[in-house]
Amino acid sequence: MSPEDQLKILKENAEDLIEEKELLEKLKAGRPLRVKLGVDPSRPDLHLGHAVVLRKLRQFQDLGHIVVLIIGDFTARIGDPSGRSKTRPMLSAEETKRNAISYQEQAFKILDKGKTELRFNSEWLDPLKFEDVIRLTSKYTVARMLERDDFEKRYKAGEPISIVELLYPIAQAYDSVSVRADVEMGGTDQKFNLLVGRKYQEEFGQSPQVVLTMPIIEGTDGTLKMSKSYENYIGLTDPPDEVYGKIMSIPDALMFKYARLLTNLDVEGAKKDIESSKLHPMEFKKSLAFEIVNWLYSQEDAKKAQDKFITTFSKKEIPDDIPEITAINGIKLTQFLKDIKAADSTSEAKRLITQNGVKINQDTIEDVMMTTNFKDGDILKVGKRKIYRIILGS
RNA sequence: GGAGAGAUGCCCGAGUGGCCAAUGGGGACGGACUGUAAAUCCGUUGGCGGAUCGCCUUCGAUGGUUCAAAUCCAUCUCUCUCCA
Repeated sequence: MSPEDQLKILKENAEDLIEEKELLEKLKAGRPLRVKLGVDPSRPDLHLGHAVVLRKLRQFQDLGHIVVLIIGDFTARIGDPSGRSKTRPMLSAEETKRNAISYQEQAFKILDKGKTELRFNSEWLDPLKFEDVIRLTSKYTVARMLERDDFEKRYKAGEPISIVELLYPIAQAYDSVSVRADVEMGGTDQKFNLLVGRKYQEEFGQSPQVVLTMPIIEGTDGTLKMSKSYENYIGLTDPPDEVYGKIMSIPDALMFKYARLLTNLDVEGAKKDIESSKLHPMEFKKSLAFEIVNWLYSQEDAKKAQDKFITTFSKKEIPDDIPEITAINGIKLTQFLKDIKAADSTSEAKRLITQNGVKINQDTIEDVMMTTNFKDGDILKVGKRKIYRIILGS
């Protein structure tokens, strides 16, 4: 494909492309580009937010380029000492390794394994001597570091910034130097770090990497960015039903963004049809949910998830495919709900009952003190989403 | 090195001796309604107990004062600001 056509595909949906001209130049050289993505193995659970970037990387691969996936094992080992931040716990070598493997497995749901070069940054960061580190830091100033958005904000707000944090962008930049990255990708929140990489590559006599960032998507709550720590994420390994349901629970306003960044659906067409009432917003969201499950799993799984969703929530019926659970009669229902993890505590079970959230075969339970008295095959419903079929045990 | 501010429930943030299991917001959960686990509205949100009552644990940590402490005192840990 011609460099111009490639460029067109690659810049689609991108937030920043610095510099477009440079990317075109690199494409024109005709060799496979080395496209870098650095990942933090302390958080091995990938979600749709990561998928946005991974999809773009996949496009690079499909155009014949190489993805260099860097596992930040060195960085993870150091951790983040800035007290409150739980985002970067210190990890042992084994944990890091385990996480790295899990990370790869998830990433290869999207990436082409054959065109991925996997590296660990301890490879080049471990051998550095303190002298080398100081040399590296001497090429950057505090003022320039503080240009980074979140540093600036935290500094002004009087929140702590650990010196280690100032070093991370430099470490990441040195990664770029070490793997001779042509392009580095990330979310827009990574823009600053990626730019530091350019500066360092120049210092080391390399041509600066092209920085390509993708939009950050908001999580299921609709406002905060998708992140594990906000519990608003849709994980790549979430089961199909869950993925489908979570997509259905995103605010309508967000569904076009998801569709644009995560599927090949015709977003503009759908928008028009919804405005002219030819297409129901819910129908579009359903096809979005379907597409995403289809992509992460299979068409069959997507179909199943969709059917289950419709019976459970649209028709409010009991789907066929529900988990079975063994029950014993004669114990307190609250205790039972806790045992089967339908509630975290007895108090919560009690609350659910009080709030009319527990049903057995369509009958709402009102007695908090009730003792279990199931019949084989009874349907137990707890809240909106938890449905079980009772199997009587002895 | 000096001066000052602060640490509260999942998160943010009130509370400066009893009425505090602790206002409010966010999140989460439940219900109603619906077009969906959208939106909106209402409610719940430490744990345990045969329970509209009682018990236990919680306000950075450890001791202390008091009939009574998140609130007062001491020591400690951590964070921030200003000055040097």
